[in-house]
Amino acid sequence: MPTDAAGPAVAGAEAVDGRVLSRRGARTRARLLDVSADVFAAKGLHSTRVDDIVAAAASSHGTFYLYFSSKEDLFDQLVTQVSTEIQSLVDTLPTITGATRGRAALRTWLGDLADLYERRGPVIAAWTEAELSGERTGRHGDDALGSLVGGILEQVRVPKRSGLDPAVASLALVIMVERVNYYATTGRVKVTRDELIDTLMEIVEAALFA
Amino acid sequence: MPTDAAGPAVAGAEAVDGRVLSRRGARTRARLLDVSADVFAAKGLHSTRVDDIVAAAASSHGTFYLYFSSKEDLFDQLVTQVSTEIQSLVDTLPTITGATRGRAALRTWLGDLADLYERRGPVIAAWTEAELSGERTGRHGDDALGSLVGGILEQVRVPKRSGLDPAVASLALVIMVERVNYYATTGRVKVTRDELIDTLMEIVEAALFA
Amino acid sequence: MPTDAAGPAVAGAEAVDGRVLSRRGARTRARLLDVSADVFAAKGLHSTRVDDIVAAAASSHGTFYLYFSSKEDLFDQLVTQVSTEIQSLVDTLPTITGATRGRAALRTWLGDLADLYERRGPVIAAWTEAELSGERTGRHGDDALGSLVGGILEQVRVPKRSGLDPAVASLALVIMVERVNYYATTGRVKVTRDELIDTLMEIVEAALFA
Amino acid sequence: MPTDAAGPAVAGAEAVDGRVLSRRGARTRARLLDVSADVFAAKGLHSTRVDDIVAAAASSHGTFYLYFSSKEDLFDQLVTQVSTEIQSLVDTLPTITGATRGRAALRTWLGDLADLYERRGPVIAAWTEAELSGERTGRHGDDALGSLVGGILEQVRVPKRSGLDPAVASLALVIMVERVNYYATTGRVKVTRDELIDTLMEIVEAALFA
DNA sequence: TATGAATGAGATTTCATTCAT
DNA sequence: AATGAATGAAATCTCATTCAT
Repeated sequence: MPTDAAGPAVAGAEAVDGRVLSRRGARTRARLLDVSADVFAAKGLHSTRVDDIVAAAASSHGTFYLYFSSKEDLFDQLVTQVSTEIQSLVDTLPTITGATRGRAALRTWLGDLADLYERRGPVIAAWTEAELSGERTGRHGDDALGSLVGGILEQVRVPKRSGLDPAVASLALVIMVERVNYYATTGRVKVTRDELIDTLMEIVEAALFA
Repeated sequence: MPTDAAGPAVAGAEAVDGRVLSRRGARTRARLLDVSADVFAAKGLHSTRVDDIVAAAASSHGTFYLYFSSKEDLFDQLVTQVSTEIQSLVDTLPTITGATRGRAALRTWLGDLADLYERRGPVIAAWTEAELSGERTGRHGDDALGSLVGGILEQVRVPKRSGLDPAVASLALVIMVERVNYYATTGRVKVTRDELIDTLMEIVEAALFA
Repeated sequence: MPTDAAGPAVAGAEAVDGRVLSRRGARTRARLLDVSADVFAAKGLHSTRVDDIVAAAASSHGTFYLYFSSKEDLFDQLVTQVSTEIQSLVDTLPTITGATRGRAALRTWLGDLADLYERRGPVIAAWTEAELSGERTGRHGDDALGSLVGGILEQVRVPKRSGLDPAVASLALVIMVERVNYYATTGRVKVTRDELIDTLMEIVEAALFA
Repeated sequence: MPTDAAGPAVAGAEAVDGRVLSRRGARTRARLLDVSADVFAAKGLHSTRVDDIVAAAASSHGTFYLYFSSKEDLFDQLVTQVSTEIQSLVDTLPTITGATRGRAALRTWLGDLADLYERRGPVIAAWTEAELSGERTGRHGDDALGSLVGGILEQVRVPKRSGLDPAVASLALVIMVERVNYYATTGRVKVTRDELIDTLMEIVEAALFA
């Protein structure tokens, strides 16, 4: 007569051994994921110890390894979440062909991107750090930028202009948008959301359709 | 009282204890600094062990700590070199006021920047990694970008235009130039030097003087 | 939120991070402290390696640093124990004013001191070694002797006598008692406990009340 | 035609390889010995690095090992000097048999001992530290105390008295004299030379001939 | 004779991961 | 499901001694 104190199973959340998690387990796992983003933000990816994460989550080492096979595994799962969000965003990018066409849509889209960075900036920062360290995050062939650039290149038709390589220009603009958002997130650029978006819009438009 | 059997002193190269180095010592120290840049480039800042550096320099642990008090100390000295070079570059930035004024000078300057990144890209990458890790490199109040942006803001007068915040625009363009060079260096953007510079010129000009 | 699976907490025993220890942890920590006294006795303070201690305690490096932040920290805690015991002993020193007054009490006290040295001689030896090395044990303003002399000076009224400085005489006698016990402990003087105490009594009495 | 810049040989001072030293070599060797005593006094035996010694002597590592086969070798030679002086002193100890017999001679002798400690206290301290560390100084079967006690036991006839073991009493008094001088040397006892000697005389006499 | 750069064995310390409870 | 004590491989750093000049 086993007692089932742990409650009913919860879909979509697995333990390391593949077991489906009870409500309590799923909550613990989610807590570890959530606080780890904050800890990474505060201390950086490499300076973060498993100890820091479990302390912040009021959990324990043993529990940590119940849900994640390694520190890298947890990080991978964090990145997977963000990667998915980035992909969704890319999928909504409007087709931009000419000067005024799609202008409003682009502006909205830049706003969505800013929102994403506001929510996920720290994870993206940690992700970038991992790339710079030369660490392959288990499942992600792409880096944070690559996810954006890849999709965008297909949507934006930069007009041929003397001296302007469309591929490079696209990349340059994406990098700019990405990094400015990133720096805005980390507080290194003091600017309101609207100023940010307006200025980026101006530059992108000028560059594309000068 | 000591005779100078070990060869003449070399200016500007010190051991950890402040002793001025002989030619041989200065050469060893320089070799450690040089190869460490390569090793950092190959393995990333955090994954690089003192072991890796001394092996690459065909030296030993003991020797390493003769010239650098820690791995971080060596990195600081590496960054100091690059930081100085960046500052020199910023000091040569032409004043840019109008459409065609200074156009040629700006182009030359972008070329110099590209050259700097070609030589020092890996160190800058490691520097960026250190910043992302939240590690303060001992002596550098600024980050890699800050060094550039700080000086540039004073030289470039972005014209007021509706919707374009001059400070943000400057930062955005610098970030773009910096990161595109960085990605070009690390081989993630396939582009010739001239295409790179041309495209950046186009964007910068369009943005500034649309 | 955490359940208490690891056993009940034990008062007065802390890990390096301030966590209160479970019974098992407290036992491990105590074992490390206990065996370290033996190892210090056998090899001397400076020749003792953390390796030696954890091997003797059948533990591991990792565990050691769970309870002590460094070898010096462990030694400090060892000294703290003994320092406390010495202080307790000093507090029980009878007031000695005249020839026969307090004679029995003094004898008992000398016996207690001998007992202390029998138990703690090795730690006191290591402590002395640390003092000679010029190392300040973190928390102890006093040296081993100072702990004794300080308290004793207040209890013993050495009569003024021509040529006999009371302060120096007290110190001299304490040093004698302390060191003779110390040498007896380390086996460099072959003498029974009673012979030791009798002889010390004779000398102290003769000196004080000749 | 070899130049003989080093000057004529000096008797009694050898290099490690047995070569007889020139005047210059002998001077260097003596300088190293002299300053090492000061350095040991300042930093303690174990905290003293070869680096500290050669820096204080304005010499070099290479030179050090020209004259001493190891750090321990230098220390041994230092101790040998002091050991010889102690032995000389013991040899002059007057025979003490009764109350007034030899009183003046004993007083003089205590003064000589005080002088010895004034000069050699730091070396004796380092020697004691070595003993506590369990290190055998190469050539010295005895410790600093043993050198004194051994000779003294033969010269002093402590009268049999109930409760006073002659051997223990001798040792106790020697320890006392030795340690009080030692503490006076290291500045832990503030007392003039004469007060020191007077007080020790009083105690020794009272104890021996009460 | 003197120098000081170079060495490497060995010490301390960290921390991701495992395991007994 | 949760705990936290225990582990040990791997990293950093020290310093007595050797060696080329």
